[in-house]
Amino acid sequence: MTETIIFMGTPDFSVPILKKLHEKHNVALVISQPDKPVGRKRVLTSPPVAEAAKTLDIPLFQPQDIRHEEAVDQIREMAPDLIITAAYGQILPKALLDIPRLGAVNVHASLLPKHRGGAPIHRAIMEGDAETGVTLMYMAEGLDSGDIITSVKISITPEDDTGTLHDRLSHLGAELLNETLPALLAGTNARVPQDEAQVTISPNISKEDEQLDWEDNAEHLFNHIRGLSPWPGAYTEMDGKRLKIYGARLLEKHSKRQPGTIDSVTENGFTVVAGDRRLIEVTQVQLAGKKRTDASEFTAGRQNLEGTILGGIS
RNA sequence: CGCGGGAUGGAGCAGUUCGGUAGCUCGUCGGGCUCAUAACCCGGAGGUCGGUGGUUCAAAUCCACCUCCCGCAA
Repeated sequence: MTETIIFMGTPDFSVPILKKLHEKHNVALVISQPDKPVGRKRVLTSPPVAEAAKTLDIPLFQPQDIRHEEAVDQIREMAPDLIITAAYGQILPKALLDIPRLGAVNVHASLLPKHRGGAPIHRAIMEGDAETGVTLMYMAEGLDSGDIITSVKISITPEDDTGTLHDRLSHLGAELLNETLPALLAGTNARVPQDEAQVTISPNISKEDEQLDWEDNAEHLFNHIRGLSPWPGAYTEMDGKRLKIYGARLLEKHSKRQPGTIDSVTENGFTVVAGDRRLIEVTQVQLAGKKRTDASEFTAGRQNLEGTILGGIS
């Protein structure tokens, strides 16, 4: 293979895809988001893909703004045959999309045209979807709107959370790209426009999205919690402090108490009343300033939890 | 110097305001009850109270500095 390929990606999701691609093909350049100060100490940290590029000894480019003329020129000089992106994090300008002879292809973690946008995995779970997948597509000017090359479907189980789905989809995406690449390079692949009538948008998760509304029904709350686990975490409020909930289960029990009330302490944690009066058992939590723990341990150190009302932060 | 919470037997917490016997829930070990049990009852082991220095007759507690962990913000 002598084709020159440029890979663009940023978070963990993209790393397996890059590695798989690197095994069989000539990845001439990796483009990732710039290093950013992270955490309380504001340590300048490279994104996972940038780290991977260093390990694999692939040239790395981290432009502040990919739309900038200088960045585009730099890429043009390399005369890439193909650009592959996976969760890069910046919108590519048309001038850039037009450079590679074989086009610019994106690996997206949903069954397009469903869940266009930055948080397809989170929102697939939060919305209670029964299935999701990865889609390989050509990039167009609009957000995740290009023609579809191929896709793979998987089902979402009640045990899945964003963490497990993320890993599965990431590796699935790596495989799908690997299998499809020969056809792409030969120009024999399929190319089907998206059905605009089926489009849904899944924007990045906002602070507001993370907060639990106990008036919501139990199933929604359950999906909400696992859709935001292990990152960034759904939260509520207890005694004026933020309480993140990372793990929960749906129970077949009900209570007459007001939504948001802790109904009882159980072996695995505690139960909370949802808007439809159905109970949710919370199994993993983290209180502000504390470490993430199993809810059973959380309850061990506290008395009189029963009857406590969890609230929203308005 | 962005804001804030925290470090106490194996786990999770109280005690710190106002210095004076190391406390609670769970786990663990032993015994009992029971057809039986992760249930219940009785008993035991296990802690240099994050570190260093200071004040004091006396410090988990007051003062100073340090290390580590976490929430928010970015």
